[in-house]
Amino acid sequence: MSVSSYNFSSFRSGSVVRLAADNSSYNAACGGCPSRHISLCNVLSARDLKKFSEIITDIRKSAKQVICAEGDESGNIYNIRTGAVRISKMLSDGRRQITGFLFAGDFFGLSCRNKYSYTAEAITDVEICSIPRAKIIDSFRKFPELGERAFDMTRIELEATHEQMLLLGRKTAREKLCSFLLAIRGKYKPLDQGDDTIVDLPMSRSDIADFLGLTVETISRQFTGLYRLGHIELEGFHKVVLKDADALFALAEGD
Amino acid sequence: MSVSSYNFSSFRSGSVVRLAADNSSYNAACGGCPSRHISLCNVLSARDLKKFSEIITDIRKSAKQVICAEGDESGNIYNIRTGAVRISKMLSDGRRQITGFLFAGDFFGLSCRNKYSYTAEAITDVEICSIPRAKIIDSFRKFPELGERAFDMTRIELEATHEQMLLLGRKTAREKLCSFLLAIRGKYKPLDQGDDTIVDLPMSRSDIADFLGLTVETISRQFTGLYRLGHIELEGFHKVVLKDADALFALAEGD
DNA sequence: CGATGGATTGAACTGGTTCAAGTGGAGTGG
DNA sequence: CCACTCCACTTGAACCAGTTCAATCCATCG
Repeated sequence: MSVSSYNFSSFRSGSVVRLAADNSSYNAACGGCPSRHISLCNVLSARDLKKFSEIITDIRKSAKQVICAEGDESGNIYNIRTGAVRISKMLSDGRRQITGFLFAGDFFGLSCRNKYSYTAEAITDVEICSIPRAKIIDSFRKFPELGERAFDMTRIELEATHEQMLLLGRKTAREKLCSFLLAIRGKYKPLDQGDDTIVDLPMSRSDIADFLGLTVETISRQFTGLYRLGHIELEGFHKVVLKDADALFALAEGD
Repeated sequence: MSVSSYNFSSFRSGSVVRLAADNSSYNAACGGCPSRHISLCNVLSARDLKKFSEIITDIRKSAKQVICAEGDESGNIYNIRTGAVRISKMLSDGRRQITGFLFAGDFFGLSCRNKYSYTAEAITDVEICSIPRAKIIDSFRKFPELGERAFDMTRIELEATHEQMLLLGRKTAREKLCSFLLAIRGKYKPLDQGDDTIVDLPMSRSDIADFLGLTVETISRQFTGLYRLGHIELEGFHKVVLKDADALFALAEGD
C-alpha cells in the first residue's frame, strides 16, 4: 500500500497539534509536549510534505509481528501512524529489556550504524510509515526543519531515557510502577479521549516487567498492592483507573 | 579566559581522529568511533571554525565543582576539552543515578527545554568550552554539518543509554561491573596511551555504584571477586589492569 | 600524630526473584 | 451450549543477590 492512497494529512494522526507554522523547531518542539504531538513531518509545509511523501511507504503489521530486529541491516526508519510498538534489547540467554513504548507520532529506526541496535515489535495492530534511511537523510538536508524536528525528537527521547535510567537504577518496585502509570498517562492517550484518569495499557504484564526491570510476579503484586491502597482500579488487564493520581505521584518519587 | 588565547586547533583534543574532510556526517560519524573521536566541531573547515569560535568561552573547573545543575536555566551547552565529567539525576531523598561519564570531545547541556534535566560535575580538573544555547542553535543552521554532527553524537549517546538500560534492568552485579570496565576501556583512553589493558577510572567507587545501580559495598566486593578470579589487577583505586579481557567479556554478557 | 574520608570487609537482613500452584476469560469444537 | 484447552495473570512460600549496618583499613593532610 503506497502513500498515494492517502491524502497527505493522513500521515498525521487525527488530533495532532500542528506546529507546522512555527519554524523554530529547535526550541518550539521541546516544550514538553507528549511525543505523539510532534510527529516527524508536521513541520513541513503542504508543498514540502507532498515532495517528502513520495519516499514514504505505508505498511501495516498485526499485533506481535516484528517490524525490525536487533542486528538487521537498518534500511528504513519508521513513523507510527496508529497503534503501539515496543522497542527492546536482549541478552544471549533471553533476558530482555524493553527500552521504550512508542505510539502514534513517534519514529524509530534511525540508527547510528548500519544495523538496528534494537528490536521493534507491534504490540497492537499498527499502521506505520516506512522511509528508506538514505532518503530520509537526504530529506533532512533538503528540508532542514525536518532534520531539526528529528533532532528535537531524539533529544526528547534521550531525556526520557535518562529518567528511565534513574527509575531502573534507583527506584523500588512500587515507585517504578507508579512512575510508569503516570508516564504512560502523559505520553499516550487514545485519541479523542479527554479523561486522563483512565490509562490504557496495550502491553502485557510481562512487557511492563521487562520495561521496569522486574518480574511479572512483582508487577502483579504491585498492581494488587496499589488496588488495595485504593489508588487504582483495574478494568480488565489493559485498563487502569487512577483513583488518586496525587498519591501515585508521591509514591513514584518516594516521598 | 576566552578562546582567543588558544589557536583553533586547541579546541580539539590532541590526538583526535579528524573527520573534517568528510562531509557526510550523518553516516560517517557513526561508524562506532569512541565518542571522544568525534568532537562537536571537528567537522568544520578552518574558516568556519574561526567564525564559530567567536561564540565560545573557555572555562576551567576543578574536581568536584558543579558545571550545571538539574533545574537551572539551560543557558549554555558545553564541550569537554580535557578531563572527565559525570552527569547525574537525583531523587528528592538523595538517591542518585549517574547517567553518563563524559570525556574529552563529548558535549552536554543541549537540553530539550529551558532547564537542564541533569547535573554535570567535574570528576577531575576539566577544561570545557561554553557556548550560549541560542548561539549554538544559530550555528547549527549556519553550519549544517555542525548540526548534523551534534545530531549524530546525540544518536550515539542514545544508543549507549539503551545499552545502559539493558545493564541496569537485567544484568547482575558482576555482569554490570565487567560491562562497565570494558565500556570505559572503549570510550576513554588517556591520550597517547596505546595500552588498552590498563583502564583508568577517574571516578570514585560511589560514582561507579551510582552509575551501575548498585552500592559501594557491592562494587568493592565485585572488584575483589574479579581480582581473586585473576581477571583484573588493581593499581591504586583509579587504575585497573585487565589481565583477561576475554573472560571479562564473557562475564559481561552472562555466558 | 590525630583527623578525615574513601575503600574494604564482615554479618545480618530484606525486597524482589524463583518456583509452584491456582484462577479466569477467550477461543474451539463436539 | 457446555466442556475443554490455552494462556495471561495472580497468589503463595521459599530463597537469595544485593543491601544495610557496623567495624576496620589506610592514604592523605593539616
